[in-house]
Amino acid sequence: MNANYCPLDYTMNLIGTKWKPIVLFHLLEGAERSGVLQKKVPGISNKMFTQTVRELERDGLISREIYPVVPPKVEYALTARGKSLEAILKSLDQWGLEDKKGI
Amino acid sequence: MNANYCPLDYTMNLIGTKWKPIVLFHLLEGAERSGVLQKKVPGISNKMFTQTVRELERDGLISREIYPVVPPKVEYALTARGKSLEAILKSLDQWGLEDKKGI
DNA sequence: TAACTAAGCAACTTTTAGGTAAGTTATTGT
DNA sequence: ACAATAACTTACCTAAAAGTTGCTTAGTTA
Repeated sequence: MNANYCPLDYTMNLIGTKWKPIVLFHLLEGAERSGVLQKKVPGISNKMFTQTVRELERDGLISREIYPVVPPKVEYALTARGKSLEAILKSLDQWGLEDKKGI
Repeated sequence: MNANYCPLDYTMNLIGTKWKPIVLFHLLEGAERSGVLQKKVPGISNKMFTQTVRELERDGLISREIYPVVPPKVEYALTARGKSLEAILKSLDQWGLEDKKGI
């Protein structure tokens, strides 16, 4: 009962996982090839990376472009919807930076 | 390996759960008695509410004041550190509001 | 004296998130 | 012929998050 009763909850359901914000954050600088993006997220397993980008794509936050070459080449990029999270992602990052100082 | 390799990750470790942002959000308006606060978070179980406020208190984001009366009375409020999340919490809420429109 | 109250603890179960290891694909370089 | 490559997928497993139920406390009111 009562899922998404408030917008904040809705937002968290979209990006509130361990890896999603980090993946989105690293795409702020521009499109990335799959393997390169994954290496920017240290500690993520192959499975979780795939699962994370699948869901982000399904929710329209990132796009996925496949180049029909061998070996495969896939690029991910933020959609307009994904880019609209830029300020929030940077705020979260900035807040962490500031907060650490105060410990 | 590699926990908290970036500030965003650090932030998510502090507030990146299903309930924490919502509880913090509802405290933006001021201190609340435990039961009242809990009712503002529909769907949360008693256990998760207690666990959530315990962790937020442990991390210094909220304070807990106990009044030695019967039946018990407990009030929660944001600390300065918790208040510093105000802009982010409102941004997340606002983003959800805007994003829903576009669906 | 028994019910009621607000807060929250404890034991237990279920659900979800996340990790590991192996296999698949089609071409290119050796 | 065969290893190497990038980007997966699948099956299986563990760990963490969340839910459920029942209990405790001690004064107040019926």
